[in-house]
Amino acid sequence: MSKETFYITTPIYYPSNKLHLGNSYCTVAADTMARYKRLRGYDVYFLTGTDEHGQKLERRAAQEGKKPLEYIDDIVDWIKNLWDIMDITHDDFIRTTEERHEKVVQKIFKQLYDQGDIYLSSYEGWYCTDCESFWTETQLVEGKCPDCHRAVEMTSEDAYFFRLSKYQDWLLNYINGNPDFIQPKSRANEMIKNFIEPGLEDLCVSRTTFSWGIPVSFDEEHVVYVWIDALSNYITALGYGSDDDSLFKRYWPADIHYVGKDIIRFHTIIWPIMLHALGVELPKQIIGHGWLILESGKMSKSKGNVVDPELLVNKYSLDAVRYFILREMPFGNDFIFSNEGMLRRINADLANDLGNLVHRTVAMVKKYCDGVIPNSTYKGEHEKLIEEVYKNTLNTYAELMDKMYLSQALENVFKMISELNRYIDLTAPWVLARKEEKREELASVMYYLCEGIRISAVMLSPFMTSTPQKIFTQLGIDEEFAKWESIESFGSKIAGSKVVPGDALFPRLDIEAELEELAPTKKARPQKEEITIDDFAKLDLRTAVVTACEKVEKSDKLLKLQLDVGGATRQVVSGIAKDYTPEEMVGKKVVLVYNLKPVKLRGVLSEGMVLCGEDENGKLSLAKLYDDLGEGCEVR
RNA sequence: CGCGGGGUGGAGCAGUCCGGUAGCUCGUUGGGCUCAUAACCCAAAGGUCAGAGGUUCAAAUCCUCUCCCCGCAACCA
Repeated sequence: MSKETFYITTPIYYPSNKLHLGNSYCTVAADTMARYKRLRGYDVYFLTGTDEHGQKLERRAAQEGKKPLEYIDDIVDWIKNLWDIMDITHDDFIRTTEERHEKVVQKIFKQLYDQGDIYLSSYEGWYCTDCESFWTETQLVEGKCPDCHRAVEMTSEDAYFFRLSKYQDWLLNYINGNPDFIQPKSRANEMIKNFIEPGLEDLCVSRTTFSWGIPVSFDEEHVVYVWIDALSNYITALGYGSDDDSLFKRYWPADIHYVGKDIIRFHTIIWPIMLHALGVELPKQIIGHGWLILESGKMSKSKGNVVDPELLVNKYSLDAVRYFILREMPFGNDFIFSNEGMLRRINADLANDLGNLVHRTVAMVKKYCDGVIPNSTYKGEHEKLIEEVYKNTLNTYAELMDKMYLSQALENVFKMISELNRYIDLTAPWVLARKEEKREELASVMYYLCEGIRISAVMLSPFMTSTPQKIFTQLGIDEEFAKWESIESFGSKIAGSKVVPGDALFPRLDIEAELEELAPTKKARPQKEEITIDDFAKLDLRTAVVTACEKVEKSDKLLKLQLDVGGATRQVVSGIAKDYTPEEMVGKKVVLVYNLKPVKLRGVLSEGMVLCGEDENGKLSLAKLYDDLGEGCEVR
């Protein structure tokens, strides 16, 4: 009897940096879904991995004086370790540098070429020989190179193109005919409106300018460029196009590709077209999630505001961290992370509601029933209510989980936990315990509590990896009662189990104290490469005064400054509009890099650079001399 | 007019597609209880739903305009 299969994937991460909590969210969410489907009896396959090609990695490795793979191996090890820490239950981890992947990508590329979906053409553009770079028509400034302001020529570089345009109507039809294909729905509209309806351009799928990639098998000058390489991982990992494609036959098409909203475009346009061209079935659903961002903006290495998942796990436990991010991330939208929000959530939901409920229940069973979960022989209105709550929760939970509305599913489970707390107050077991004639009622209350807790724990088991087990241990019940079948109806045979009081599941946190500990410590920035006095002497720094200033049109950050440099004048464009208004700039004394090569910024000539300090939040402050020396003085 | 997301009690959000008493969590205040992790339960205060017009018997919800915030893109010399 073959079980129904469920195949879910995360994006393959680009190992140019270590991952942060935002990346972890995506993988944890997919893991939760995989665990849920396993709980429901599906034959699950869960894939994650890394995307290891491209110029950026080639360069980054070179910077560190390493071979690309050497550099990448270290980071990949780190990532795998992180997934271990997060208890990720992936079935496979694919790396695009593995032979099983590369060989098949070459094969796919060749097939698409042979059938005419990929063709050799040239990448046309305006080429600046000095800068060795291509520019599009719109990037040019007055018809000249925006970088060095020299003449450009129309040149072309050979490249292979994927005929997206050919499939555009088909894709539009498909998306319209399969409303659940792209989730959330607003994304589908966005894709159609922004990309498909205006017309798809053929996609450049090879490069000759760098070599860290999969060579095009029939034209070794070229390497396969990003999308055909990366997207294919979802099928190469299953052995598509290899000698053993049993996994592919078993699990494809994927049930869910879980991806960030930034790459939903590639997964809903390029990927379906690729598969269609190859004659392969399409994945059932692409779900785009939002970002986990900070008050100070999007998480990024350069801002130094990344949240380290490992640190949080060590401090507050894995289950707390998993719970928090899964509970807070709304479906398809961004979520603003804050330490305080996290600590409050952990305290309120996990320590106070769930942890304390388990604790007080076990304590009462111990105290009133000799530590043995009693049988229930009494059913009053409160017990009926609990059964009602159970029924609603279970149904809603399953419904929400099937749609991968994880946050809402959790919310629901905690509503039930809250009801159980309320149930204790309504029935007041400590009062019942004083009256012999209330023995039966008391027994039922204990039973209903334990059963309710057990059911909650099972529903939480996809989200949390150790807490449900701890709960079962405290209730003294075994694996049998952790199965989905065991919660399909209320009233399992847990009576007779001996409870085992244990430690608090989630100790209450002192928010003030924790916040202090988490407060960002200023880390010394690494020193740049050492320079000599001769290197420094190349700089020609001079004092200047701003004589006129205006905003550069259509730009958020740029101001155009006219400077008096003592006998000379200069026009400088500076990215300080966020911190300085044109009015207040006039008359300001500044320090100018006088011998910087002129460039055009947003079409405006800039002949130098004004020195500024910048703090970790990006706030700028102009450099000035303590005492006024007048204009045109040397600064060193 | 580059693309997109958003502005709802102190904070974070739901509700907007399919108009009809403004809801949830946290926080605050008061009360209850003692089985429990100063936890749990009950109650209260607190919002002209960014603003202005319009449609309607009725608008947070539909239409028009304006303002503000945040991403991306542009781009920080």
